[in-house]
Amino acid sequence: MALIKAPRGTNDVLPSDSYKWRYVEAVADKTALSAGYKEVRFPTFEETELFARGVGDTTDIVQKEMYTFDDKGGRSMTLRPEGTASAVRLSLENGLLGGALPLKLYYKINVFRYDKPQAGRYREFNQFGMELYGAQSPFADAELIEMAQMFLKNLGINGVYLKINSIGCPVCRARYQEALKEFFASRETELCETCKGRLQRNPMRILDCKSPVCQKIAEDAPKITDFLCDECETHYAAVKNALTAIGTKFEEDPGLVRGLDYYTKTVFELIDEKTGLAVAAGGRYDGLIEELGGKHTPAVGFASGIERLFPLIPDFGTDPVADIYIASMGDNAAQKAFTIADGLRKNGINVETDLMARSVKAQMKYADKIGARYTMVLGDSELETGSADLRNMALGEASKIDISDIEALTTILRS
RNA sequence: GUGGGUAUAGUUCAGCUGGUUAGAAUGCCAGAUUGUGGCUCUGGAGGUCGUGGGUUCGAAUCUCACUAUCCACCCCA
Repeated sequence: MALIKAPRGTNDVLPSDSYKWRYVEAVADKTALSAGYKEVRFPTFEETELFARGVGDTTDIVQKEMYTFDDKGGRSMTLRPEGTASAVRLSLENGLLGGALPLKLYYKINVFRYDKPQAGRYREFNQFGMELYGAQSPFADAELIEMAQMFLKNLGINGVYLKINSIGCPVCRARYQEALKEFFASRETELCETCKGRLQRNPMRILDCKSPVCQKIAEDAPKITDFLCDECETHYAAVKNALTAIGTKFEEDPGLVRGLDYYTKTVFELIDEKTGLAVAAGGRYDGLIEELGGKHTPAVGFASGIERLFPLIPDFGTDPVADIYIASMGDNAAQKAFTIADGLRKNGINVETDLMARSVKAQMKYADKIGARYTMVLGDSELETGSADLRNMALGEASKIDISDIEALTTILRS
């Protein structure tokens, strides 16, 4: 029988690595909670319409990367390709925007994109995201950027720089897009095939094109920052001031556009210097909540791809090891070992015992492999005398202990 | 979606221009005067050589297709 393998672009988390995930998740919780953001959990799949409207029909994500299927009731469902649309849906459906504002949420989710897998890119990957609804203040933008940076800093990550831009509001962006169309239309024949298609649909994406030719042309293109309306201009300046005031360095990139349609005003990315990959990205999306059926509500958020963070994290801490391994010989001793283990576990001690009726030597080897701090061997003589050698594995030294005194043993193992 | 590389034990790999029972290291299990870890030694289990065709007396080795995987592009977290 051929083995069934994990689907392409997915990853298993093995016993030897799971503690790393717990570490990152704990740092995510701590970071978000430190600024009053509360965790939310929402379904892995949603009605397809939510993403079509929320993420944007013209985006690559919706056009070709979604895992969409009909359920048995004939409804079109989609495995979430991102978290923002669901977070907004959750907030609207449960009336959270009618409560205390601003509404501050965060999530740790797996997301799905039918993309060709590659280094740092998977079909199922994990995101940590934070969302802030109801605040139109530039300090809200700055706080989210600060949160994203603090998350990375709390993970011990260095070598990441911040890029920011403003893509304006619907009013000034429309004017800008007209200007862009005019500009690129004048040089249409030079553009790459993809960009010729982008020209009418979404000219701002041309700025993002990696083709050297398009990049060269884009250098002379009009800059969004020259088209911002007064409000957007003032807002952008205030965001930059807020960042500067807390000592945050940033690089302004007029070509930073982002791949989702819902962004307005501020957009930003945190880029890993080594790989050039974005490890966190986000921005303001003042129109999204209304687009999904709510009242017009300003909003800002970011998401960070966990898998991309892993190679950058210097220290994940360690997995807990057994405080003690209790070896045994024979059924009577095994029963006693099991009883002692149970007593110690009820006191919060991490204990393992023999479950394979192996030789003492084999049990000791196992205790060594799992990194047990202490070992103890129970046999007929220990059952008779009621005492056993408690062996410190690192030092190789042993001391006598009373095997019926669980509390005394607990005290030693806690130290 | 486009282009390129790779595919042999759990893992990392060797296997020359096709030749008989496919190897190493490591890991796993067991043993070394029989109740004790780390070092050493010995033994054992473990592979339809990615899948399916083709060439050949004979294919892990040559060829084609498919699949998977890695890298680059595109795009993105």
